[in-house]
Amino acid sequence: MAYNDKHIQIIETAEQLFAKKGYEATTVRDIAGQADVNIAMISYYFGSKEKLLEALFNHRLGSIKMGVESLLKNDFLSPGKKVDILIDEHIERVIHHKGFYKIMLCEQVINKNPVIINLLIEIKKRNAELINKLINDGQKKGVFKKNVDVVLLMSTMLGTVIQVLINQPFYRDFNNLKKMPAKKFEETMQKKLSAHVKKIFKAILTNEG
Amino acid sequence: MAYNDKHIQIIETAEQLFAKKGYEATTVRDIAGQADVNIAMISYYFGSKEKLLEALFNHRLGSIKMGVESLLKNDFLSPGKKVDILIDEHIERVIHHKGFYKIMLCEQVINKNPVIINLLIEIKKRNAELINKLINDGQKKGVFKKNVDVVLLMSTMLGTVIQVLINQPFYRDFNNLKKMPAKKFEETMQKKLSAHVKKIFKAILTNEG
Amino acid sequence: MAYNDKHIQIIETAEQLFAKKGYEATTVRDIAGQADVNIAMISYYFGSKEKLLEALFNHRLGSIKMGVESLLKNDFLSPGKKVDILIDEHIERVIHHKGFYKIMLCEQVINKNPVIINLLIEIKKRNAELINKLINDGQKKGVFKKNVDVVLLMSTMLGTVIQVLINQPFYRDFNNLKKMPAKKFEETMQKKLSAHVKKIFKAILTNEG
Amino acid sequence: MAYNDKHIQIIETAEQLFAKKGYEATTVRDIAGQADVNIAMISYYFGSKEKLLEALFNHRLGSIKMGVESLLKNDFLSPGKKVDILIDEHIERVIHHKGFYKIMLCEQVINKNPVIINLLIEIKKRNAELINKLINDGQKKGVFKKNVDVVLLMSTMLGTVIQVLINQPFYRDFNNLKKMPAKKFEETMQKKLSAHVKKIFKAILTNEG
DNA sequence: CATGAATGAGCGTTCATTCAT
DNA sequence: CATGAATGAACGCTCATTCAT
Repeated sequence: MAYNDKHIQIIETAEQLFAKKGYEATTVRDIAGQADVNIAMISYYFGSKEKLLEALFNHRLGSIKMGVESLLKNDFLSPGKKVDILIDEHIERVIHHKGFYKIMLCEQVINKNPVIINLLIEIKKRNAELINKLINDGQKKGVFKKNVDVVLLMSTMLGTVIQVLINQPFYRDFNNLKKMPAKKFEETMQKKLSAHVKKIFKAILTNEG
Repeated sequence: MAYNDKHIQIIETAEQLFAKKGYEATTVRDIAGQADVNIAMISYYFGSKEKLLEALFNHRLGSIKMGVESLLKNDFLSPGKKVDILIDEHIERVIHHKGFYKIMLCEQVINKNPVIINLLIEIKKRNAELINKLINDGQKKGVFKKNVDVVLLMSTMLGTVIQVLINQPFYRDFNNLKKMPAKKFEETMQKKLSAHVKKIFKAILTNEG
Repeated sequence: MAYNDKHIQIIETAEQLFAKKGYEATTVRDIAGQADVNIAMISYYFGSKEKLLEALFNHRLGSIKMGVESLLKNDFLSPGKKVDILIDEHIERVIHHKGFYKIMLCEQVINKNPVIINLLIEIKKRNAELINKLINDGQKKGVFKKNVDVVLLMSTMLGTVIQVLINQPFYRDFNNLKKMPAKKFEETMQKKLSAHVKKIFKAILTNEG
Repeated sequence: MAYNDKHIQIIETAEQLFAKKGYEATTVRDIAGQADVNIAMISYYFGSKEKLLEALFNHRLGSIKMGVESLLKNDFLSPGKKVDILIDEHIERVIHHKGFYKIMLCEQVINKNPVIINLLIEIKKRNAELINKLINDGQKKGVFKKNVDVVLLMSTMLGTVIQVLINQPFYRDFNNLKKMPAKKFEETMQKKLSAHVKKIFKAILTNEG
């Protein structure tokens, strides 16, 4: 299904509101009001509020998954480098699509809509398989250790990144960085997070310190 | 505030339902029905549905935080051992209070109720300070490295554990463990997770492989 | 199920409006407004608008069917007399419950709600059986002819009476009775209708002129 | 107003749906969908949903009334024969236009649209006058009795026939005719009904048994 | 003459909460 | 301290209709 400009406008307004107030607490009137469209448009375009949520998932997951496959096929990068890129791209995506990742987190927890559940399972499976290949490649080349639990490793990456996102205000407060400009803080945060996750992956995957 | 048996009954029924369907999608009729009390009781006992959520947080956070302080004061355990215990206790808690941790995760994301936000910030601060002390202690004893980012480390622990909890069905599917009995699977999972997080902490905190 | 005063109030207001505007064109707001109750009461008391319609049928059909059985058992009346009473009682009922008979007519035509369909089928069957017995009794006593089609006979009674009800304004107009007071007209009408239907039944059932 | 093929197509689709679900419960989307025309066409062609209903009445009533006048003028048929033909033609029409007669019945009951009300009153008046003439003719010729109430007589014919139509499934059930093929049943039904109504008219109009 | 896109109004229903008892 | 009855507000959604093209 292709979405036109107005579809996108509604989807992205919904994304903002779902992320801020949660799916259930967001009313179609909220969305219509903020997107500056008629209330009836949501049902007219998407069929229902729930289908709008599904459309949001289709929209974002569709644009998110691109690019992962190409990394794997690249023959000039070492497995270790590829893992680093994988991590950085993930962090980039989460920061760029904060709102969507928050919604996705909650929807995974609440687990209600079967369409979305299946979408997420599929994505997870695909990601796990790709990372598995990448690790297998590294193992064959002798740079990665044997016996790596891919799902645990993924959980650490996903979990750490989203947790940092959620805890950002707290992080700032705890480390006395309230005065740092928002932009600067975000950049610092991103660098630190990137280094942190890479370090963990190195520890799990290689024999280096 | 002290809760009597009926309070607790309502709170814990609410916990189950909030975890399964989300706070907003759970109705006071659901809760009253399942807890086998009159609908009016929820407003009567707690003031409102939202106050019930706050009561749930008070109830669980109160019982959860106990025991962390005592660990820190213990003079017979090495900092490394203390970290291991900290990790295992956290995993234990999350597994034992799955439902509540799911609710807490979503509430952190949605960020609406100021009472709960403050409660959570306070908990995080306390936890971060305790772990900070623990790490400082290890640093003074020369067993932990300098320059450890406590919040990042905490985020990894919290994030990994909750992510594994959420991904449990997927983990089972991906690793072809569908036939393993639920109990056996949970135990295996817990051991692997524990070892995984400990390994990460060792890598971040010490110079060992 | 027992209905209290407020139930009855709502049911009878609904009856008026359904008869005047039709079921679909009547809104719960109409009913609530005219019955002077809160809108939510309709769902609260009856579950839904449709269940309210079912409640109306239960209410009226329950009160209507009484008395027919007793007529049959009466040993002092001749079959011919019983038929006359049956006719008069039916006319009386239709006039007294004009609104309900109109609703019933339309619901039979539209045929949607299975609960109501079954209710009506049951009533028809019971009525047809009772009249059948009455006719059989007359046949045994030699006062009624053989080979009477009960359903056709019933259809003539029901059809004629309801048609007259519907055509009342036209009847008045056609017979230049516009000036006659409403009450007088109704009485005249009823008498003529009664004589008319009785004459038809006599013609079908007996050998008299 | 003249209707083209598409007009007719829409009108007759609407007729089917109005008969099945009722006017209010039928949506213009239903009609447009089933008639395979654009939704906007209904308003565009007819002005509104209500005007479409009016168009349906114009369409059917126009085609139905033809032929009644000619019968009256016929000099070769006896008044009795004419009445028989009148009855048969009415039964034929109702069976052939089941759907429309159902709609007409409900619209008479609900009484909302003044255009339709007037249309129906006019038809009734014309029919009553024609039948009146026919009866007067028979009275002059001495074959019909004096003091016949035309409206009551008409009500019996119209009421009986429509009631039989409505009760057809019940009739079949009650007389254990479930196994009879639909076509055969309809024919039998029609013959019986015709004989039944003719008998009634004979009883009312003449002195014969 | 025809239509896809769009809309204001209002639909039946559900919600958390209140209140008299 | 406890509760059945009741309610105002708001929910998601559908309706017949309109209008630019």
